[in-house]
Amino acid sequence: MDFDNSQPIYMQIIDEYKKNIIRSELKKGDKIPSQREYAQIVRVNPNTVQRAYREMENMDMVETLRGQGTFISAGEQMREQMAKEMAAKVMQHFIHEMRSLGYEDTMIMAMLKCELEPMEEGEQVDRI
Amino acid sequence: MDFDNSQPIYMQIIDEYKKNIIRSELKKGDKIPSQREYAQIVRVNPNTVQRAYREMENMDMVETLRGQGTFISAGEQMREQMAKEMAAKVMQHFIHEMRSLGYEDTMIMAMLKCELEPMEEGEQVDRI
Amino acid sequence: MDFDNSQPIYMQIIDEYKKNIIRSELKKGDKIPSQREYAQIVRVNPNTVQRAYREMENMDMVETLRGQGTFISAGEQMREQMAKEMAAKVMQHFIHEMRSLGYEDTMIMAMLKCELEPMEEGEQVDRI
Amino acid sequence: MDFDNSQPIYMQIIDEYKKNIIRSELKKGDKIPSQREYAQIVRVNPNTVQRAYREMENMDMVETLRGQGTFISAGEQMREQMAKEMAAKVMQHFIHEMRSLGYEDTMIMAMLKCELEPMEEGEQVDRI
DNA sequence: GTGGTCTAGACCACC
DNA sequence: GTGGTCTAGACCACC
Repeated sequence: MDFDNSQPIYMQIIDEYKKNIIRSELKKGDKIPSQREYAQIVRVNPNTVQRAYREMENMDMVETLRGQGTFISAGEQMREQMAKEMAAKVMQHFIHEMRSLGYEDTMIMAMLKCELEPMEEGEQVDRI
Repeated sequence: MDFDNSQPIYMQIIDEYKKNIIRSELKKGDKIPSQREYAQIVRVNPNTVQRAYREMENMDMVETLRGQGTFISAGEQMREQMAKEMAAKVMQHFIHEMRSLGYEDTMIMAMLKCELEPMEEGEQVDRI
Repeated sequence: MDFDNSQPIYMQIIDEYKKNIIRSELKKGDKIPSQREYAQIVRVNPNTVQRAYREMENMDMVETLRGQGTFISAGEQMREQMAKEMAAKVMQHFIHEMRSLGYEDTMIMAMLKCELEPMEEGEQVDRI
Repeated sequence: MDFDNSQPIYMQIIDEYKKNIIRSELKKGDKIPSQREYAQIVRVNPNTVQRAYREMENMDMVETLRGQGTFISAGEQMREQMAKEMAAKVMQHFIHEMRSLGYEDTMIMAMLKCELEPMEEGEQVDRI
């Protein structure tokens, strides 16, 4: 994993786990790497990982058992909620960037539509 | 400026200039910092800046006049083209992220619409 | 302030603030010492104070404004809730200690009554 | 053992022995560690242990036989008296804490009663 | 000045 | 081995 400077590393770690849960690559009960392991893998200080894990515990994403490890505790309901939150975040960022490029909302909609539905029956687009 | 690890720094420098031109913060004829100045400001290796400036010159974004400095050479037409390119890039990135969160295209459209047009037909908000 | 080994220092800091709020010595809007000041006063590492302050912020006991300081945000409702929680904690600790001294519940009640209502009209206690 | 700063360490050592006697974990005639041993175990200055042992001897809690060691000398009667003293101490501390949380005596009684007798007259819980 | 993040490294408790 | 706490000290962003 690489981290950027857009937000704190511990938040990026959390977001990474959120994505994994959303994609169902991690499910309730799965064990995640120990703080030390994870710290070595992503080349980050163990304290930073600990903060990420602690905050995940606070929001009931994971459960930690002392001496045993840390486990995903988020179920299907939480998975859906996280998906909505992440989507909202991604979408707002997208809108912000498009607007800062000078596009108005109607134009943004049109461009996305064009990108997602390149050809519908009877339509002819991009013909000069 | 902060750089991330998603693409080479010289490309990020170019994108930064593109955004400035797109937002009309930089216009044809404006002088931009010398390579040395720029390298000092953003704390980057001068060679990296040189590569960015060279590529910008190759695509006629800027023009270097010996002994005078580097100037924006992109006009209105190029500005629009760059805007389209950047928008396409942003949009593809957005689509990719939404899909990786498990959303299908129709859902993405719906959510964006919902975000951009909070109210439909007959709505009267914030009048007065 | 002195800390004991019964629980982590950061929790003892939080409890101290809780007590101050419960006793209305600190009210909504009051500024509390900066993390560095508090760390110097109680002779503790600033990071430990920061953790306490951060957790207080997470439970909406305080509000922190970057560059300005940290302020009590707990209102009357929260004050009452905290009082109940602290009381429950104190009481359970008391019961545990009394039981470990070999006293049964009825005896504990009787002793407390004796201590709190040393003499009611017409009563004669401790007269052999 | 951990010591706190609420009172001198030698008193805390004495209280620890008192609790052990009260709980009948130590009985008349039992040998207790030598001062040196005890000092090593709890990592305390031998002088501090000496003071504790001396005071315990003064109040006839223990008896030291030269060349043989130190032995509990408190019998059943003393055990009961110590229990009363410790209980009084614990209770006063409890009352003080509850009052400092703003609770009046009648309220303290009521809350304790509620905690100790969760159900009253006619209740039938957990039968079967 | 304020709070926020991060590293490095120690020591502890539980398993 | 696991997670939890704490110190020391650096550097950053906002005011």
